[in-house]
Amino acid sequence: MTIRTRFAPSPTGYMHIGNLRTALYEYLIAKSEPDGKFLLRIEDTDQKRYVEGATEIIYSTLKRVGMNWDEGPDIGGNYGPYVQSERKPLYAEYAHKLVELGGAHYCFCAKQEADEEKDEEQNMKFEDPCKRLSLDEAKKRVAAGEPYVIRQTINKKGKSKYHDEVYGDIEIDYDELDEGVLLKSDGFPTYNFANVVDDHLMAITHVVRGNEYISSTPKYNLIYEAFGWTPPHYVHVPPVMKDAQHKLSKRNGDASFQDLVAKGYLPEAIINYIALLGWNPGTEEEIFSLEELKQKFSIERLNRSPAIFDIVKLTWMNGQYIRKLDAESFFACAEPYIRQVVSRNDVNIKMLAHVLQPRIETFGDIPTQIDFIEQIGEYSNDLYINKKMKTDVAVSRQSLEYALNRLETIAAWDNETLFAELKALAEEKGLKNGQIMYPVRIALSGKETTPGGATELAVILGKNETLSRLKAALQKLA
RNA sequence: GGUCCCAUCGUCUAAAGGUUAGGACACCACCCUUUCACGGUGGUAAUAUGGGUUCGAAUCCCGUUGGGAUCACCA
Repeated sequence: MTIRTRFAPSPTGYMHIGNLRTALYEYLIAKSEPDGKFLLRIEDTDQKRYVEGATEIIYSTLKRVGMNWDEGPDIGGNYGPYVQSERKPLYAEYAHKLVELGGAHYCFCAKQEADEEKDEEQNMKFEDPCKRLSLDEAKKRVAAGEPYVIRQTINKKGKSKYHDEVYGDIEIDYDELDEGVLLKSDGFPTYNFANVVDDHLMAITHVVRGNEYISSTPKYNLIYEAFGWTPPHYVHVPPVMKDAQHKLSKRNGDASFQDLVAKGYLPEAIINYIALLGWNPGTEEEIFSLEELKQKFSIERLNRSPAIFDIVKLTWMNGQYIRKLDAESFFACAEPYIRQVVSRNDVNIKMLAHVLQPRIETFGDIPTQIDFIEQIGEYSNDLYINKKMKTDVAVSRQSLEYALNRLETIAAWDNETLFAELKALAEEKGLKNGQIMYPVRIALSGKETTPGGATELAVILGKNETLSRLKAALQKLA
């Protein structure tokens, strides 16, 4: 039997990290097998929560990280349609059938408010009076046009039992299960029902979802049982947390996939990082491409405890990915960020990108690192005093003069030449390298720390700008 | 509250009865070095707790504590 998994988000907004990780695991489980199929199904049965454009975000996110689906709303497949609102008649049909099979009943009760108030003290279970109605009588009322819902009927006693691929054997008393609504009065199914019907009809073999469904899974099994269907393998996964107490959630303003991308994180790094939040390969490697994850992933190595999302480690990992980029790719990614603060075109931005690559962990780090390029800011002459470099104001003034004279004579404006020349200059004058390099770097940047050294900055700024900044510095020191 | 689930460095995790409890991030130190980074080397740091079982427990069992989930015409 070939594996078929599904990612079934509801289009309620942005793609958050926990969701994306679930999709990843679903994708990897399917793709760990050559013929495995990963499908996309949109669960839009709650019209109140529908958000315009949310589906597009789902598509673009999945595409961006390379998790291509084999069947889905946009590309079709043999088990469509893949949008639940388009399957509406199907659910009603199956719901009525389930009533006939004794797995559900018509219910005419007024909507139960989601208030906390009810039965808090007595903790009594809701006992549906409509359950006692005879089927004939109920059908008459339905035929008469009375509003109704179809509610699950649970008469079993004792303990329900099922196996979860991650949590092992789960036992829950049937008395704990409540008879939830399966088909709403608007004719739409609830998740509890649509989910079962669709997973069966779409021949899903592995259901992967958050562990908050662990305790309601027996209810779904009852439905499978009533229809005579075989339940899928269950893979419940622990949540991704913001801290020890709270799940990561868009509501709290926690970073979504697109937020991270906007901040300059690479999709590959995000995927790599979240794969490791609840799973490990059993080796000490931790940098994996999606392709490698497909090879190494196994359900057995999934964790049972929640994992806290650590942006610091993701940031480190993103730095690893940035460093591995070839020069052209890095430049393509970095350029927009460089252009946020550098508009002049006499700046060698290729060289700028070159010095930036080992120095940033996210592309968002770029603007603050290069704020002196466009225009040098105000700075104090105290910057020229550096004990380790053995420079002070007097030494610096002298060195800058030497450097200016030497640089004016140089035509080949590349780092190797410039570095060799200034190094030779230091030797000639009986100075340490740093006594030349340090003041030059300060004169060019006005900053204590810069991406790149003196000669690299000179290359980035170009000969004209370099000479003019040196002259300005000399004047400032006079 | 009932029920279910979870518990190893601050964080992500390894160790499926016998390890000096390993790795990674972060942090600290040193090395490299035209500053800062990158890179390299080393260091600090954990089995929540009490009982069992066993020659031997992070690992198995029970209790405690702590945390989470769930009890909607949301998914």
